[in-house]
Amino acid sequence: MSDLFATPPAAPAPQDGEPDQMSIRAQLQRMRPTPYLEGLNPEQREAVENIDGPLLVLAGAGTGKTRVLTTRIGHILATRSAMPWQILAVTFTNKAAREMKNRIGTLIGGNVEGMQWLGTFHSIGVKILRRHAELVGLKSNFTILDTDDQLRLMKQLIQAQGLDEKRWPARQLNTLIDGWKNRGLTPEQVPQDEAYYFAQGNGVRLYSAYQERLKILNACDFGDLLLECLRLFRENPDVLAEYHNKFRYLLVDEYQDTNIAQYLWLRLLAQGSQNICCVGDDDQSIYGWRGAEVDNILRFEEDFPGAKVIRLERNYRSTAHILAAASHLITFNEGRLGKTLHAQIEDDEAEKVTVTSVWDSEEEARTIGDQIEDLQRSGHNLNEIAILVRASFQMRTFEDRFVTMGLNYRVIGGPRFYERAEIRDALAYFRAMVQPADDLAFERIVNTPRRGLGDATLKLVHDHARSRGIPLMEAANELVQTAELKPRPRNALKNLLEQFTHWRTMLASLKHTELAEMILDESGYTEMWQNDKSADAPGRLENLKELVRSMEEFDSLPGFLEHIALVMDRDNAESNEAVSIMTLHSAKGLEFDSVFLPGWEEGLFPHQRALDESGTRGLEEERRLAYVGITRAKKRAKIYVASNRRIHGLWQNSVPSRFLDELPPKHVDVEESQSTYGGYGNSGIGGNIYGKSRFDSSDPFESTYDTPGWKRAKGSGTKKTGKAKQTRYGGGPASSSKVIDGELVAKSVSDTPSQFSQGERVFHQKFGYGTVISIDGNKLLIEFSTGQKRVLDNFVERH
DNA sequence: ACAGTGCAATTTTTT
DNA sequence: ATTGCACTGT
Repeated sequence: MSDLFATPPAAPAPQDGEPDQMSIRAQLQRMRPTPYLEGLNPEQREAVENIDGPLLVLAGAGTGKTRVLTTRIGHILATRSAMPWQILAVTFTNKAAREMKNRIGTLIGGNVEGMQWLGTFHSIGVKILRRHAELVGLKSNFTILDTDDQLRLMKQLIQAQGLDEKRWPARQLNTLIDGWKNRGLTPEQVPQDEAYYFAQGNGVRLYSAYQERLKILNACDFGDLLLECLRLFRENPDVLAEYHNKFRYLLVDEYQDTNIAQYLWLRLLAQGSQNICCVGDDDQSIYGWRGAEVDNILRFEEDFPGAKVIRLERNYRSTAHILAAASHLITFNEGRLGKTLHAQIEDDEAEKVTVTSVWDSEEEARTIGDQIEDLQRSGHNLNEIAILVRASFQMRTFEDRFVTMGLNYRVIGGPRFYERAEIRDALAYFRAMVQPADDLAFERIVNTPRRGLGDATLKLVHDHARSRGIPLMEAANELVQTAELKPRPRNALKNLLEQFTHWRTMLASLKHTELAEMILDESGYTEMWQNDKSADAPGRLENLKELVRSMEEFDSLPGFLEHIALVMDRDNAESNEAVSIMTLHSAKGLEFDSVFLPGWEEGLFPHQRALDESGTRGLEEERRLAYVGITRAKKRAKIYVASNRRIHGLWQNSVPSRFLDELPPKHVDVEESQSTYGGYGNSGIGGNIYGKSRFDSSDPFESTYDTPGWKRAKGSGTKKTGKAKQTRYGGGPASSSKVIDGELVAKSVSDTPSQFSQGERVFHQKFGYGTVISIDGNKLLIEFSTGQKRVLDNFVERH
């Protein structure tokens, strides 16, 4: 390994095609010996300088993870251990990639264009795949499908198999196949027993059928971008060797989020230099539900023999109270490598973490709104304030309240620009024009706007295409020459095809943005929305304009299409001051002075579904989510519990989250809600029928552990009792009297897929009593008096 | 071909 | 309560 230093890759004489080599060398020359290492703490410095061999950097929240990563790259460059294009640096999101690029730019003073292999897993996957497409049965101009396209394709396949789409939804098949792909499994590799998961043993059959269709369409889905790379490397050792040779250093961000396919991909590539550095935090792994394997990070030392592990535990972000709360909470997780954050910020005035009990979600929004106004009055910037929710339906209450208050807010996340229907329609037009063989694009827009080309006509085109083995557009072209179609649809179709031909002739002569506008206008698509009277039509037209505007940055239509296939996000640099509202998931990686954490109730947080579907594993992931939430706060973390919440239109009274009991009382203040109105006299919903609530006792943290349901839920209650403050939980009778112990908690922690058994008597809100006939995961087939129904198990209860 | 009706589900999200 | 969907009837 050390001979890398003995014989540095000898910056050769400048060659054509190696971008900006001279300028980078010149920049490096100008650098002082190691100014970039100053200001790093010893662990960070070790992580930066230790560039040979496998290294895992366990970087807790706020410990300077990105700084280490970028400085390390800077160091590799400065020591001439590798040239920019010999470094492979992967991230998960485009945002992270962009940020890293910027920071490296600042570090080395400018040009980072030489770093061609800094990007997301997927973008690097595409890059590799396009070079060797023919080796895996694709052409190098293959299209990349998104979820929408995938679903439509799968729906077709399910129909083709004569299966009932209601019973076997495409969505579910997609999840299944996606799961297999995440685990790096091709259809042949899917384990026997799993092959039967979908529609009585059709799972794998559909998977291979799907893959065959993709090949015919010359298309890949996101999973394939990695999976096909794996196949490429395995079947072509020479190709793999080429990349071994190329990549001297590998760096991976957010390693705890990698799935198995990504792990295999990395491992194959790392076999070359062995210089792989993964940075991550097992305590922040919150994407298990979409295939991330915490195990990857937990097993690092076995996977990469001789690996070093460096822990970054000095936190530069939060106050000691906040860190203590988060650290204590996370110790309740068992599957973790273990790390303790130490506060570097000293602040004797620091506020403790607060827990506030409120009556319902509206009081919650009111209280938080008022507190934000207070902060604002005392000079805090709204951009430094965030509300982090578990589920997006919680956002609405806050939006409603903030609109009434006139408080500026912004919702982060939500539907992405490029996923909106109007944008996808427009893109489908462009795709169908650029790639006449793109059947999915053609299908999408053939009758949008309405042209009178319905199912009947489409079926004829399909059949013709199928029998001739040609793309839909071509088949349509042939069909309109014949008399097989009725005059009306025939003309409509002929018109459309002629328009496409017309547009294609303009491709060379017209500027791509003008052509785009022309297509949208001439096709009648713009008109369709102009005539639409619904409230969001103007917004959609605005989006279409925005789309054309964003095309300006690219020099051709195909170039633009390639870009957006991978980069589904858009920079919205909103400059005005506003409170951010987002989910806990989308808050990862961000930080705010003040963080509000509403909805800490059993069933919502931890979410019932996480518990039901993944048991203890699910609970631990929820706990990590709580950890992520708290550690976003620099100065203030404020938690809220509502006694009542409306779920699916029904009012339910709720049990405070078990996570509250896992916070260290020493660092927490329990507060009364500021706005106490709203509680009194409202006993109709869940009056104090159970007598004294456990929150009437003196110490909430202690008392909750005495609840039988609590003990059952947790398995063991091993927390010490003697405690400090005599703080009251819910203060007024309004909030304290509504809590009913038990059931929800007790039943939440089950490791079994379904807690029901065959032949059992159950009750359903709507269908009444019934008997369980069969069980498929969490889906039950039940015989009711009105007939058999398929129901999710959380919709019925034992009887 | 399309509009209106009834039924079922409803965590988290990137590429 | 709301919403998105599949099916039915014109």
